[in-house]
Amino acid sequence: MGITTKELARICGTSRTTVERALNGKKDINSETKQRILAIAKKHGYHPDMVARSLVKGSSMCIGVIVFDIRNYYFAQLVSSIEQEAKNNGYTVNITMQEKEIEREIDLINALVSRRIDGLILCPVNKGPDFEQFLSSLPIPTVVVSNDVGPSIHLVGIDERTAAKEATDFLIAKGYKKIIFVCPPLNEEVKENVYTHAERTGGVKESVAIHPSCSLELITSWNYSDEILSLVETTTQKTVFFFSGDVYAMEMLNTLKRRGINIPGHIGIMGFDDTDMLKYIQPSIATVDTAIDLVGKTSFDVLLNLIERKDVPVRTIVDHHIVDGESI
Amino acid sequence: MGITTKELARICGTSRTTVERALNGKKDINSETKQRILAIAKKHGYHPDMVARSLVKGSSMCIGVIVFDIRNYYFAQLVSSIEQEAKNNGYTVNITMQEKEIEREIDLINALVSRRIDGLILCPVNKGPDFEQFLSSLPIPTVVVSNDVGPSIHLVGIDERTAAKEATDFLIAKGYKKIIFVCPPLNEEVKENVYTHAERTGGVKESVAIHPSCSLELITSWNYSDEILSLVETTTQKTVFFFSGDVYAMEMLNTLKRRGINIPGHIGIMGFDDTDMLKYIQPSIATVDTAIDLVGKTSFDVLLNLIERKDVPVRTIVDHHIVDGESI
DNA sequence: TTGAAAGCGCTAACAG
DNA sequence: CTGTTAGCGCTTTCAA
Repeated sequence: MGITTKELARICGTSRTTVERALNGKKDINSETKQRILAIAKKHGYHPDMVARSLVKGSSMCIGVIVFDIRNYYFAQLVSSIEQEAKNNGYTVNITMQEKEIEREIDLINALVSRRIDGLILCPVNKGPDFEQFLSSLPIPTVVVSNDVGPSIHLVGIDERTAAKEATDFLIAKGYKKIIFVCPPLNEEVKENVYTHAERTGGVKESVAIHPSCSLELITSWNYSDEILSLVETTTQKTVFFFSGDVYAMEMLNTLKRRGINIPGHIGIMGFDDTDMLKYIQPSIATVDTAIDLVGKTSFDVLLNLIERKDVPVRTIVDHHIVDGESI
Repeated sequence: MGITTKELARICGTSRTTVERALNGKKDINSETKQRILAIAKKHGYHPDMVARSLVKGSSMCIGVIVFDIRNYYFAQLVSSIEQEAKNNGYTVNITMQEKEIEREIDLINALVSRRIDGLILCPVNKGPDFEQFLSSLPIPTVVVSNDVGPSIHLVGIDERTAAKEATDFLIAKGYKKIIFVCPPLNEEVKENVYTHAERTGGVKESVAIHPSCSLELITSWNYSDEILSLVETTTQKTVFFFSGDVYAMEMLNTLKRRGINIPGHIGIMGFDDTDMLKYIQPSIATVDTAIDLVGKTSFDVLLNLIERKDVPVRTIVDHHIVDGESI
């Protein structure tokens, strides 16, 4: 590493304390010695050793972020906005992907805690009271994004249920009689934390329930393409496939186009999340804007408040928006 | 934080040294005391404090990664594969985005070095001998991806020039007489490190030079859409727009489709990088597979070798592939 | 087989 | 205004 305060003190012919006072802009120092020390420090390219500082301060100015995978465009955007906000506040970001491996998640969290991160932003794949208890017992605060783990853990996200309900209302208002909600993640409901998707499903159901002339079907298979294709062939009714994520919608749109099926015809398509990626797709896909950037920024802000021991409500819900598109 | 070795020693009634011997699987310890210590450590949920360990070992088992922005899908993929490989080798990743801000890049590197990262993977926006000198003078090794900064800095990437040349040959073989290479980043050539794009441009030129019946035009404006549209209207010759990046190709394809221009007709489109995102686009876009995942994985491997003071060639070039598509 | 002591680079009392 | 001292939690000689 570079030069240390000890060395600097030797060169300046002062004590380390004085050097520290100069470097950290403390009071109680002669401005001449201060200038002299700063000049010498600069000349020798002094940089404080953050590791040593962390050790004594107990704070590292670094947060941990754990998400599924940043190849998933949703998380790329999320992490990007978290990192920007963190950087603006002098924090760095240690990012880890758990790839939905339930067993590894806890190890990864422990590893990050060992590294003395000051806080954790997490999109959890685990769930349940044991996991909630585990997170609560950590020596640092945690903020979860989207996937709730319980009332004691701070959450940042949108009102998924209402968003899905409004989106479905919107589709019904457009004249769709048959709603097919496609939500493959729900398939993992037993073992994984799929709170977000369960909420979305709930919202869709709520909407359909108050529209007796409409019917709902749920597809939770990862092999949704085949199911959808056979439905498309047999249906003449005005039907919309509402996907619990933009990528599923994009993939399906692709498949349908290849089969020569025109969108929108009697078949409509809607996505969820409003990832940046959608702008490259034609026809433009209707979706729900889940305010990814704002959620990212806000989750850091909430975490920072927790780190600084300020009071923050345990739920922070930001606004969503229905985004119309050519696909419906 | 959790329990320390000091506490553990007190509880076990031994010295810290003995505790450490048990925990770190050292020789010279009675296997009974070892078992006893391990049991107690487990019971109290002991985790080593990596910060303290870093301070004394001088190594943090953490690397730094600096890229433009992971919203850029190329970097999302790259960082994802770096992180996976790092994790597999017991390293964590501190990721920072410099958003092409030339002035901040050096500060961000210094900040990471202060945090005692063991090595750095960088997609640099700076260039030139001063920057090369700066990187060389760091106390840790650096690997740059794609954008070369000079012969003393390790580089991992593909042979951009040859790849571009082969791609152009490929286009010419398909019957295109007029090649328009669209490379907006080149616009920043004076201030930014655009090595990758300059090489690609060079490769295209080389190819056209040996095909006298073909002509080349270069577009380096960020406002390439308008230029292309007017070219499309006036051209009757078989023309291909070859983009120095998939996103530009995707964007243009979108614009052309909206204008009702059929691709491929007398107009063809080709991209560069083969990002995962392309699979959602129709017609499928021809591109150059720049082996993003392999480059990511390899750049970590090279860095790890450097960290471990092993010999590594200063250039590591992995294979590229031309990817055919419906867009040409 | 075990323990005592020093030190990584920095900060934070407390004296002078 | 400046210096001395102790300590963060861990590793690493060197003795016992």
